[in-house]
Amino acid sequence: MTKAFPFGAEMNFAARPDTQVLRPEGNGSRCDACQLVECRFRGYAPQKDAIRQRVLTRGETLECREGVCLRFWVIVSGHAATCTSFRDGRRQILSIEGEGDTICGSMATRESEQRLEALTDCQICDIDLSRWSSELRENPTFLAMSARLLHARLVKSLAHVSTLGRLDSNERVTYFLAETALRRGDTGGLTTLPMSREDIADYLGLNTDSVSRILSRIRKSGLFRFISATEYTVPSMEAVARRLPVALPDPTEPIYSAGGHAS
Amino acid sequence: MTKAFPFGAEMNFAARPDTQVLRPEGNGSRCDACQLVECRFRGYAPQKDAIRQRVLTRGETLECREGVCLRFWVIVSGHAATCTSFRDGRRQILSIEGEGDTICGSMATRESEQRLEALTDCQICDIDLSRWSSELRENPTFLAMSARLLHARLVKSLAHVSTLGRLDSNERVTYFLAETALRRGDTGGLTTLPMSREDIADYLGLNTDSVSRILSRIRKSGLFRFISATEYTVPSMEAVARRLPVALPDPTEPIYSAGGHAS
DNA sequence: CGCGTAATTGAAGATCTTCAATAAGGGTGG
DNA sequence: CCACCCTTATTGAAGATCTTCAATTACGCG
Repeated sequence: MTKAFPFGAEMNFAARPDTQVLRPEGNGSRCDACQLVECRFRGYAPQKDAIRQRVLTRGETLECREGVCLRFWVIVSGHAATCTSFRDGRRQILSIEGEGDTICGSMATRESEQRLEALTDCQICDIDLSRWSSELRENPTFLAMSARLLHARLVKSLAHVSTLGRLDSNERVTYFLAETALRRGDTGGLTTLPMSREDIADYLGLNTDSVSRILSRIRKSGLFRFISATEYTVPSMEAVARRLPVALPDPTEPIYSAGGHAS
Repeated sequence: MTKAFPFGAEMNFAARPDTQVLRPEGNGSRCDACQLVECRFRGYAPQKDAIRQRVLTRGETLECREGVCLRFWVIVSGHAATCTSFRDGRRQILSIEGEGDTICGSMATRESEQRLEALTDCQICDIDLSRWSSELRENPTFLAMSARLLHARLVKSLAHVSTLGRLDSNERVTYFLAETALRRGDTGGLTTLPMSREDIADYLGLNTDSVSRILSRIRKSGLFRFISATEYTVPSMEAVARRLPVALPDPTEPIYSAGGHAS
């Protein structure tokens, strides 16, 4: 299982020493800019003005422009989504980003622009390293980190393809609720959805009414227990797993990932 | 548009100097192992036995094992697909790979294994660099190439998510035919599908009968002109574009990509 | 020519969406 | 604290889309 990994870290699915994690009680030193512990980008920006704090309120967006590859956004708090829109207004959420997740500015898809959209109010650390491109492209540690980011993001995206291609609507919502609970449910067992029904629909390739209808059905089945429209608990994750044809994600993965380790 | 790119190449959407391309008439030297010109991996394998030629016949597979990150497969000829299967047998094709495309061994999704499956008979160059991991993880050129591969693959995967999430079956098939024609249609205008109806269905998240039915409808509409079940021409790419809510891919991109440039 | 696989097609059924109406919250001002 | 308004969520019914099942038909290969 633990084999040599080209990007500077050993493959290890339990320990994630190089992962950026928000640790309010942690004893490591904090990033001056964003207060995240073990920030990936600390040290790569010699000048302070390369890092800016931004606050997005729900619905606000940041455009991902093509060609800007040394621009990174780190979610400090709140939740956001990367998404595209078609000419006729259809929207697809490509990934959901939470605390500690890193988005690279240039991931535009096809000719349609891609953007980062705040699902809740959120605080974002905006890091522009383009001034140091000549140094960074020779820096194995930075390159390895970039590759790890891309790799984690790719793994997520491929899982999303499977979900959209081969799970029916009921399975998609069930998987989504389980995934969210595993990745960001607190230890008390309560999970809070950081997004509206419309957002869930746009993430899962469904429409708002269908999501609502399926959630009602799931609620009645008892598979998930809802305290409110956005808060729920999972009585038995085993029961959930039995209803799905795919394995549930590893709970040691970071929140909604894409910020995680190598594989 | 052309800005600094961290992974060792400038952003440039027209020229792709570092892309591995099969050039039968090319005057560059060929890779000893696979006969591809400008092979990405030439020079990284000091010992010859690290590179093996493999021949897969249609339907044969190579398993992508987790934890093996320095194992690469390059398609020398033919077409293959990366895919996953669920417990109950449902299959999803994640990407289609053609001449020159590079697959990294460790891209397994969730707990379900991912594999490379030959869509047609194909010849594959199997490169195992794990013995040189300590050198390679310090090598900026190699790391930058890895990042470019991952990035190109990620862009493809995100486009696939949009397709599966927000295009209806008719649009998916239309987009697929246009994409295939743009990426691998010869100059004479004839395009040959390298895969069965079932493969198309598993790529587009549909079923075989639906694909067949939609193709018949498209055939009658005249949007594509079929010579046989697998060969067709595109009378007007503009007419195709008008039927789709998304832009068609750039024809300068490499075949089914994932082998391409940075963004 | 004959056989086996792949592709096509129609009809029935399941699933998902659309449309419209209603209910539930959340925030604001009085 | 309550009334009001606006947004979001829910739900039923009808319609569109996609799948399933079964029956042909076409094609490739000895």
